[in-house]
Amino acid sequence: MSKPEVTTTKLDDAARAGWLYYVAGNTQDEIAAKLGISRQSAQRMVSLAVSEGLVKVTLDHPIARCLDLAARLKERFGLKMAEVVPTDPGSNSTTLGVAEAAAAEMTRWLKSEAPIVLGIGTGRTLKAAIEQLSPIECPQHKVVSLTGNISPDGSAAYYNVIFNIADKIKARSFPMPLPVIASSPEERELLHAQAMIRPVLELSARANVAFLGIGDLGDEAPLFLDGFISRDELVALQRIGAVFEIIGRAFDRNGVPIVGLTNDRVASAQIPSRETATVIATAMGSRKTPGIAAAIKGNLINGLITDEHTAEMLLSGK
Amino acid sequence: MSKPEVTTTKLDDAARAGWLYYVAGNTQDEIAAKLGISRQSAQRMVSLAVSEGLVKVTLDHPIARCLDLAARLKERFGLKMAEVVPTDPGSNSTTLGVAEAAAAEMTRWLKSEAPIVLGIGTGRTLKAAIEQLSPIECPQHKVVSLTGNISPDGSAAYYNVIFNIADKIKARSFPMPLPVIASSPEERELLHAQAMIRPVLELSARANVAFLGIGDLGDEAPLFLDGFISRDELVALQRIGAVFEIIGRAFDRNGVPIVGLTNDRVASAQIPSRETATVIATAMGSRKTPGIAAAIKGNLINGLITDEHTAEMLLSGK
DNA sequence: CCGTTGTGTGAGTATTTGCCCAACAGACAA
DNA sequence: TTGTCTGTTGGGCAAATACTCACACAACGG
Repeated sequence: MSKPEVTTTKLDDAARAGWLYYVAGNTQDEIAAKLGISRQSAQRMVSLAVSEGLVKVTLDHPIARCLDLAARLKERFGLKMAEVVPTDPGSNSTTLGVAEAAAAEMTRWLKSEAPIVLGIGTGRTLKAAIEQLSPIECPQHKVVSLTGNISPDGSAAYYNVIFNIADKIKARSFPMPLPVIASSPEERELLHAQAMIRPVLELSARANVAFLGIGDLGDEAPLFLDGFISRDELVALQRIGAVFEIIGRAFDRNGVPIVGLTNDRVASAQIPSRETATVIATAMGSRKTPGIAAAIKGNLINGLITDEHTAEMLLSGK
Repeated sequence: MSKPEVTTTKLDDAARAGWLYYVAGNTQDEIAAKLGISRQSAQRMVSLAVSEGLVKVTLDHPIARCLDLAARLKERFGLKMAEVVPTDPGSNSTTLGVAEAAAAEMTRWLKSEAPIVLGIGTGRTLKAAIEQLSPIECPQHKVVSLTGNISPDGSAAYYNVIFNIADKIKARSFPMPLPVIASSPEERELLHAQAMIRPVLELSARANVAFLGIGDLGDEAPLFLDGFISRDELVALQRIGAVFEIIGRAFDRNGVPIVGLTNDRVASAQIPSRETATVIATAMGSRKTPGIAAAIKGNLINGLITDEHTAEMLLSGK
């Protein structure tokens, strides 16, 4: 009893310090005096509050340029939704900003009273987005993973985020206890036929909204880095013209699925229908730009969360 | 054309600087370098973004103590909703925290798809709350003022906030072009009978939710300070046992309306029904505590947004 | 034309903050 | 008991930030 109490008290104190700092506008010295601790401790509390994600900063000024780019993306590519966040010129992070924006967009969906089915892909961007997500209770919704969650080595795939999100939002979750890429087409069929998998696949087809990452298939392809495909397989995909993958499935520069190769063994669900669902890709960065462009061209997605620079590249026809 | 563009650009830049600072985590030096301005200018941009309210900080840790107090308030006083924010021990602000919380609660209501009627009172706390409100477009809703918006000197009452909120949320607004307190009971009847006033009064009775301030009737009563009642009138109210007012109407320590005196001339609408509407008071501070307690006792409100210290006072029976 | 006023700028400076480090307390095994 | 490990504390200091001031410049009115 004392153990959990201590932990809650600690985060409580951190929240209180954070509140005094950010909302009440106290300096750390004042907080220290008020809470009867040293300034350093106050500083630690505040920074704990920040690092624990208790403190959320949002900017609600619509930066004209970003809005404009978003509107042009929607117009030009016939997207249902588009969101553009500012680019930090110096940073080479591939999630900075889009993660926050994706979390905000998810929250908007989750706020819905009516039960929705939320499809979720995988990848670093989504992982970062989920981390930004504020816990909200929405037991009415269902979250379904669109990819397997087993790494080639048998461990849980690190960038599979279904558990994280389900935990945050207290919704029923439907993971896919499968490898991302099966060892053979036959094995994939076998796996998909399993009694515990079929309902998940069916649910994924009924998703109202899906958030997906886009992975490039360059020499540093995440799919390769994470060990889902071998270098030989990657090279073979590149040779045949694959430029990006979504939930493990490779596509060419026109957004047309690659025939054969690893695609025959990808155990992921299908991307939900763009007719009935909002399929949102969250991706930014020059490495992913060709992939995003291709995904749009192939009508694989109808929503996009990206940054200014990427948006410009996409619009310039690049 | 160039003029508005300049202004938007300025806030845009401020937002961008704020974004780089708070979201991207740059230092002001880095921002200065990236935007090609001096560090001081970068600092100015960031602080502009803050002071313009572009930057919103929220803490989403449920501070156990506050939750507990809120639950006890609801339980003890049979409230539909209660929210308790931390107290800043050193500050004597009467809005710090509750303004933000009230804005958040308003936002929750406004997010509703179904059209709602939002009644709004007056006062410093509400004014501060509206300033915290993020602009959202909700043309489906209606906002109705529960009090007149004319000062005794004929100017628009400063703490009447109906215009501010209508502007922020782009909803249809229904102000009451009336003095807060008429010069005689007869004049009040006459005013209320006007063709442009009657629909507003009817609308106010149909409010789904109302946000009200609670004004104390001590020697520094806001109603007196703002010139709506004279010192003699205030003293008379105090003599007869009035301890607080809501939208100009005075009540005693049991929440029972004062009979006669200024109450005969108060031109405000009735407080919406506690049966059909959520009537939320936003108030904190020791000066207002007796008034809050009385408002609860008299069943004038069924929702409360206050701070820790006030919540404790209320619960201690004080 | 000149003064006034308001706005924006950079320099300088005081305050505030982030972080490293040494000290220290409690847990636990030897 | 002692040593060690882990986690927490506060001092000190460099970096970062907020604020004040003087000045430049454009707009405005006399």
